[in-house]
Amino acid sequence: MNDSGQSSGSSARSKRKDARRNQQALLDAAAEVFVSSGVDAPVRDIAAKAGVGTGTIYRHFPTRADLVIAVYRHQVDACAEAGPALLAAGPTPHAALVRWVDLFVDFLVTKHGLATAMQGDSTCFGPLHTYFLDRLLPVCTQLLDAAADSGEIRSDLDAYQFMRGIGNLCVGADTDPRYDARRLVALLVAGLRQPH
Amino acid sequence: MNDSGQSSGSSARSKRKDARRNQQALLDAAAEVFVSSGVDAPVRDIAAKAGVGTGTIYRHFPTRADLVIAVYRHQVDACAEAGPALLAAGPTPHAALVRWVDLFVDFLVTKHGLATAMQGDSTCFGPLHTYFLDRLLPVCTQLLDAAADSGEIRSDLDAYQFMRGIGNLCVGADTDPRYDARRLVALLVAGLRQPH
DNA sequence: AATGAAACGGAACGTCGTTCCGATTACGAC
DNA sequence: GTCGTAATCGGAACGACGTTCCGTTTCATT
Repeated sequence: MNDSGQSSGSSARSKRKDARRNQQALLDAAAEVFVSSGVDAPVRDIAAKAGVGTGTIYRHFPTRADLVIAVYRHQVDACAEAGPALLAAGPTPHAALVRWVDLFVDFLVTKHGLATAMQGDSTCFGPLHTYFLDRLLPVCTQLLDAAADSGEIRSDLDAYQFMRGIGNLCVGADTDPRYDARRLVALLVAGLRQPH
Repeated sequence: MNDSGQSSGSSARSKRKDARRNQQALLDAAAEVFVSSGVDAPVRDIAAKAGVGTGTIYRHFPTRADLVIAVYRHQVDACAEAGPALLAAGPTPHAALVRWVDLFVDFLVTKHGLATAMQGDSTCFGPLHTYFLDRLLPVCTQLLDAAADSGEIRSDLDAYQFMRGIGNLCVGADTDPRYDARRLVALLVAGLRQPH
């Protein structure tokens, strides 16, 4: 098993100086553009902001989704690592679950259009979907199992469906002031509580 | 109240015979293509199936979304009309709400990609979103209010957020066998129950 | 300096929704 | 029947998108 998915050597010391410089410029530019124009911003805009040609993007990041992944990798990892920590710290598994979900929802809602991008498993964002799942599913499973074992929630919903549900509920939360994704996710979690 | 939004005179007796014929051919072709290739099917495919040029589509339906609306108008209307009926027939308002939600979810999940199309309020599907809301929001409000008045559910979630939540949960339900939108919607509704 | 490989940039491709416009057709007036 | 005209038609053309291609430039090595 290699360092799974390091898209085109994100950080592996490449031979040439310009290559490394451009890769970093691309990541910085993408981060900026994603904030100002959303994750759906045209590839050309990102290339322009980084001062490179479009071809350069695709040499470093095989597809649009890989660039998105590279930009948000740190935050996804942080979210993944927060799971066990919360479980160890929280008063109950359910409390930890709630807090972790808050973290995840905050992350999705904060990035314009990320939730939207993640579910449309069209040709374009498949890798994104996959990366999120690979990284977060085990954590979510652990939290869900713990809360189920302690009898706080029902145990008949797997983490995959739970996470997809949350992701879906976050769609459009950034563009519509009348829609409060956090609230609906809270409702979904409430529906998960053991009737007892 | 007029027949709000009759996109380009869907059924108003147009002057010319060929125009009427093409409009019907377009509706039939679109219905077929939507079933086989999803709501996202290229406009050109629909035009080809109907045996007309792409220009003809846009004379009858100003935008892609208007065609989608025209195809599903009957079913949306049926869903809207089922609301009061269920409320009158059901044992409790909550039961009526649950059944109506089932109806709505079935409708969304059955049409490939409809849910996905409805929330991406990009330039393209805005009208679709709007039509659904115009037609179904009053009905949903009525059901929600009735169930809240009878003390069965909490009253602090408006119909708009509720419907968006349901719509979002249905996204991708058709393409992913591991994802059961009906279940998650049921969980959401369960979370709505009054703690008492 | 010379050289070969790696990286560059932006033109070009295929797809999409949509617009445009010259050709065609139906229908009322004669 | 025929003719004029306005409505309708079909598909080429446009602009935006993600992605690919390839001639040119730049780097690291000698």
